[in-house]
Amino acid sequence: MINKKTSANYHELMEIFSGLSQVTRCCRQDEAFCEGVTFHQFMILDAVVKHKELNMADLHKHLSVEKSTTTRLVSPLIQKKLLRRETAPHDSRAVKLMLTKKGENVHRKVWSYITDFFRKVMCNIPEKKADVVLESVKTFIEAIKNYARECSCCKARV
Amino acid sequence: MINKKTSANYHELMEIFSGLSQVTRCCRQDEAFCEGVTFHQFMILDAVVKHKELNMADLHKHLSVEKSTTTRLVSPLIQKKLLRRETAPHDSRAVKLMLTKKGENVHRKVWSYITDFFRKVMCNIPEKKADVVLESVKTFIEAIKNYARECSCCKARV
DNA sequence: TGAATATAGTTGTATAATACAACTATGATT
DNA sequence: AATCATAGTTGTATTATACAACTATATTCA
Repeated sequence: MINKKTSANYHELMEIFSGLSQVTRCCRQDEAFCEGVTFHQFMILDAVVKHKELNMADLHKHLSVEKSTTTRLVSPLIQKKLLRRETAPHDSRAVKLMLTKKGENVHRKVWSYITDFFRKVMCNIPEKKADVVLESVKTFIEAIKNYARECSCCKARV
Repeated sequence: MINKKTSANYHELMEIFSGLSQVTRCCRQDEAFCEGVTFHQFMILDAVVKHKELNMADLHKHLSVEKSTTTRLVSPLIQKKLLRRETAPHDSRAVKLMLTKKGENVHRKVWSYITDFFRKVMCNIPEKKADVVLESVKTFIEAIKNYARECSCCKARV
């Protein structure tokens, strides 16, 4: 049933989605964050750090992109020698991704750059509200992901 | 000062930013939402609806993109005859954008499609929490925009 | 066991979004 | 009037991206 309140919410949601579109452009894929690494590329490095034995299939789930895109997102990181590839132990079709020494260093530096970015963002949120805000944003993201899974509009990529 | 809590927050924030990157891909620019219009294109139609006399400069602020990109995002909408251009009344360099009749119809249809999408997303959030969640997400977006303005990393585009 | 099927990943190809620089045309300032 | 600023477009290049077709390995089942 549509009442005034829901209808206002829809306009609010439109603003929110526009806002998200604006701010995610801010951590744009192609804008190098630090050490020549973009936010999206850092996501890959970080996923490898956090999951040790990561193969491409895990990664394209994590990034919500097509498998071919995963290959192409990984390849510049291989070329820069931040990541290296090995055949996965129990499946010789699969590829295991690992950080090189250089990759570890870069990951560390970019992470400290990013935490600084996070810190500065959080400065703009009253400390008392911070917890609630982060929880809420997570809830919101989950709600969208749930919907995406149901409707399969994103081909189960999320 | 870095304590355990802040550090945990940083990992939480990393998850959040990854999540945002995933879900915004879900309303991908190039995935037609409805009536052959993408979410991003709808944002343009909607901005024109909401602001009546919109020129390109307003629009590239609204979309947080470079002015040349604005031109190119608008042009398919002109071609599809959803928007039309007129010279702005008090400045003949500027262009005033307006919806055509067809544009109004398409806007209406896509809006109803989008509100349906919003409704389904909100189904995944407990009704009691909904207000807090939306407020919080807005706070979060504003925090990022504030930071972006300060640091000018986004060239004042946000 | 061997054929059929499924899965992991890569490459070919095409498209969309995007930025930056250079440009045109108009407006504002001094 | 000359200079500077602003609105918008176009040239050019890059990146992200998907889909389809492919190779190579695994799994299943008859």
